[in-house]
Amino acid sequence: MARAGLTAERLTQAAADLADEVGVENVTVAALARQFGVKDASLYFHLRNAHDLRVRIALLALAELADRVAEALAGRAGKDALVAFANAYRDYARRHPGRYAAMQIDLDPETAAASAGIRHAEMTRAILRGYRLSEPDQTDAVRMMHSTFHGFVSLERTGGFRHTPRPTDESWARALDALDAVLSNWPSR
Amino acid sequence: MARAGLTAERLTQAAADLADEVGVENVTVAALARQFGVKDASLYFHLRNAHDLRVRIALLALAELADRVAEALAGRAGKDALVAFANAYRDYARRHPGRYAAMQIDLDPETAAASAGIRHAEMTRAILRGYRLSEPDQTDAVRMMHSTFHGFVSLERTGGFRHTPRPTDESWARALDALDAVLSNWPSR
DNA sequence: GTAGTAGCCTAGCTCTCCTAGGCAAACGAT
DNA sequence: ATCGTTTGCCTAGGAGAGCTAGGCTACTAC
Repeated sequence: MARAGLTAERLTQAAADLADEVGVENVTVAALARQFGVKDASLYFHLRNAHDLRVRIALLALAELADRVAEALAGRAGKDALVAFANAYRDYARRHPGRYAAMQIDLDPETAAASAGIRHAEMTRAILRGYRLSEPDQTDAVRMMHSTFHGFVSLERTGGFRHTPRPTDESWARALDALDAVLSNWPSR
Repeated sequence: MARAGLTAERLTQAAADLADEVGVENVTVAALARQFGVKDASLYFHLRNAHDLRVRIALLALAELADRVAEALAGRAGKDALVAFANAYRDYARRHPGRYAAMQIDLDPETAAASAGIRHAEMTRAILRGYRLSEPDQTDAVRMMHSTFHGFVSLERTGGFRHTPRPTDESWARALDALDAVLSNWPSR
């Protein structure tokens, strides 16, 4: 019998692709094993359990997204950087709905600390250099930006905007204009 | 044998409470049946399937949230209304994490159209009357507001803000200030 | 009081998750 | 080359979830 050559990395990659196709909630150990022509029990040699598999997808997605954003951000500043960041973020979420959804699962603190989530925070702060905000305004602004991006993408995906005909691309562009405006003139106390 | 007196409504209510305690993903037909001292098969007389149960929780939550928001909004206008809406929204999400999570599941279009989601959209538009925005700016502003609220609450819940010590209440207040500022001076083209 | 329906039951299937223990392929050392 | 040793996948099987089919019993209407 030839071996399938499984590794945690290959499994995670395949699981992430599967998530994009059928949704994270349908990423099961059994389905993944089937894709490799292997019995489900065999995967437990490489994975702790089903939850572990989903966490791995989340970490993969966080790292991938951080890469895309870093690339988009290179050499840009100010509103240009803001828009590039935002579009890279939204693009990734739309191209990889399953990966994006996986990113939303609760990571326990130490896993989260070791994840690429930290890079996101750093890059978001980098954007704000163009807007000259000091603490604690900077943190507040980072949180608002992230909220807007995540909220918009998430509502768009679950169909929260469907009841109005207005193209979401337009609303997205205006939201970025609005963010730029408010960051340029942050209402500090 | 005495009957348990099950109805779809009672089941949904109990399921929603269960969701708040253990998370939507752990709301199972079997667990719900156990709470009523009944066999799981019995619930299929009142529910189509497990997904149907979750949809019912989502619809219940949407209606409840719309009620809270409507109450909070009564007699207020302008920034006052904005803050009241936002706080009612965030409060509900924090008090009822399971219900809130259930609200995020994809509803098929006709179910969504019949849901209280519509009331949310109407109330959000009502707030904007204080800011004198006309279409399509109004739709864009509604979408941005909703994105900010949902994004913030959702990130707060999944621990997305944990890596910075700044109290989230402060950031929330500043985000509302920022929203008020940008709505007061919406950057239309 | 009896017919009919509504409400809950048991039995049983499929699927997923996961553990324990077995066997064979790959590999390093002699 | 061959002989352990490790590594990788296997079979077997149990627990629990989802769901269906069909049976029995408590109410309800007449």
